[in-house]
Amino acid sequence: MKETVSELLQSALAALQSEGTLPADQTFTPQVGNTKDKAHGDYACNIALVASKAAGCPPRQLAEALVDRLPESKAVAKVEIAGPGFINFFMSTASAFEIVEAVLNERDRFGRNDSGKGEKVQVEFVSANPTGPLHVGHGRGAAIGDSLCRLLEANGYNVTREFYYNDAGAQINNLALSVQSRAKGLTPDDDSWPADGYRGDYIIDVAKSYLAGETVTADDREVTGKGDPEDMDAIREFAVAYLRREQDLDLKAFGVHFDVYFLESSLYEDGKVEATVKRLQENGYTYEQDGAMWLRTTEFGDDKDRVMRKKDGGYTYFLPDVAYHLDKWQRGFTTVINEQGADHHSTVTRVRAGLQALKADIPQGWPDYVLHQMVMVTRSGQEVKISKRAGSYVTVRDLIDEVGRDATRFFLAARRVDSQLTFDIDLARSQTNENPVYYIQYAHARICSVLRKLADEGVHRDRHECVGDLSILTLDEEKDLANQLAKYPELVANAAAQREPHHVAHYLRELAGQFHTYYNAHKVLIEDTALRDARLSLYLAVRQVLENGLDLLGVSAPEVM
RNA sequence: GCGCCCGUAGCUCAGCUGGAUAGAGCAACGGCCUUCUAAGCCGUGGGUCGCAGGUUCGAGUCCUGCCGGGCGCGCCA
Repeated sequence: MKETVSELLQSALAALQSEGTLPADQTFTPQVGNTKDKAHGDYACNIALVASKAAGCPPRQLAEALVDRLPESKAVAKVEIAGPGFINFFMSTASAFEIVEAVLNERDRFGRNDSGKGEKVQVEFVSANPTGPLHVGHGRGAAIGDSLCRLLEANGYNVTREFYYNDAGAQINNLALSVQSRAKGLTPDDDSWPADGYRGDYIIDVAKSYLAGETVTADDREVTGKGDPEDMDAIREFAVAYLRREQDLDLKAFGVHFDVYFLESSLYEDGKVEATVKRLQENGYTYEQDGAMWLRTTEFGDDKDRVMRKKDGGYTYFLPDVAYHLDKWQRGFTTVINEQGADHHSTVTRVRAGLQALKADIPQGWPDYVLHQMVMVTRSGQEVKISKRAGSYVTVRDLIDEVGRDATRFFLAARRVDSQLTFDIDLARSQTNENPVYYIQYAHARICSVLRKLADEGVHRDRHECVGDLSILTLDEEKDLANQLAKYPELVANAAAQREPHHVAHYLRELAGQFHTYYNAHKVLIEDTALRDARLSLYLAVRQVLENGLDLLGVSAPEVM
């Protein structure tokens, strides 16, 4: 629809160019926008304002010339010039409802497009180390990251979901020590409890399971507890597998799955860290100082140089990070999106700088980052502190258990990533209309309910069947709904391109709102079967788009509520 | 001190790449269930878009400075 308007304008622009009113050596691309005010029609174009300087005449005059040369189209009912020179398009009612048939034909593919052309895209998200259950911050990352993946898939990209973690090193050692201490019956209050030990109760469960010789199976590993509290290696292996399994269960309950689990340790085993060091040295960006090896990241926009190899000979986390991203590049991902908490934002320039220093023909701004701001959790008006070590943080599992998967996912994905998020547990768990996700799901359930009612009356209506003459729909509410449906494909394209999944939530809120208004104002199961059938077609199209949109958020579309 | 993010109605937030009179929800107030699900609908009130400049036909949106909040600024990850 919008394309139709755009084409008409382009044709008018070309006409003016050949007439000499507009310079022929410039290209004018009309921006066709949605209107906020219905008095301004369905679509508006500001090209006359933009091009008035080039035309050398006032915007309104240029607008008139353009409108004069617009080709005839039955899709357009009326064109007006308004304000400083906007061209407003009023679409014909009949054409507005063409979208209904398109939705019902395309079904769950409606809104999807092929612009990604199967290009490989990798999204790395969550990437929690296996030292404890996932917390709310990880939850926000999971909700955003997974929705982003769904959006990219809807745009024709071939998406790989990847989870990166560290199963060796200081933190994991600390974890093993904590489990060992629990296995020996110590508690965090004992004097001999490890200084930075993980104090959470979940460590007790790990220790018990280890001592009992249980076998734990995670998505990417399986380990049997040896039962020996002195065998640190065995404890370490077991604890990692145990907590990975816990995280897997959390993610499964959240409706998120990963294609690849990537181990930091594998970068060492495969010699990729060493190879990276060597390459950086050969390129001349390294130097020794104070017994450490540094990388001259300031050459690539960093505010200070970074240590690669510590005095004690070990590498900093920065180096495997660079090696890891080189590996991503070599795996053929021309687009990589890293979804992380904003508390890690300092790594962005650092990693990009490291990659540039490799001289591997990696584009400067690669990879992309989506950084989400912090999540604060409140309960009874009090902030619940998020502290991994203290073990008193709110976990993803807590939220799912208390407020449900759908509400949790929706809340965590519905806001812009770069604003802080307060997750009010009391509010989110209250089963009232304060939960926007219910509002949207309710619209879907209502439509399903109407269909059931219809079936009770003995009328069978396939949910993909476009029946009836839609041109008999004349109500404003009906046209509004159709227009909203028509916006869905561009929502899918924009939300993905801008990496902003929250738009989906707001779109659905609006669509559901328009449907509820319509539903309350006008009955669909009426005597007049022609009108009934036409309205049902519109209902079914709304249902389909609600379902498609909710799926982008990983939220279910219940048929009964 | 430096860097990044945020500041929009009492509260929680939208505002699509600079467009027309800044929008929703919640809360407040007033209406709507012998009618397809009231987890719904309709109506009313509510604003110096943090402040001050600048850019231009036009700024909540872009630039600069300030104020306020968050996060970073490790040879931790």
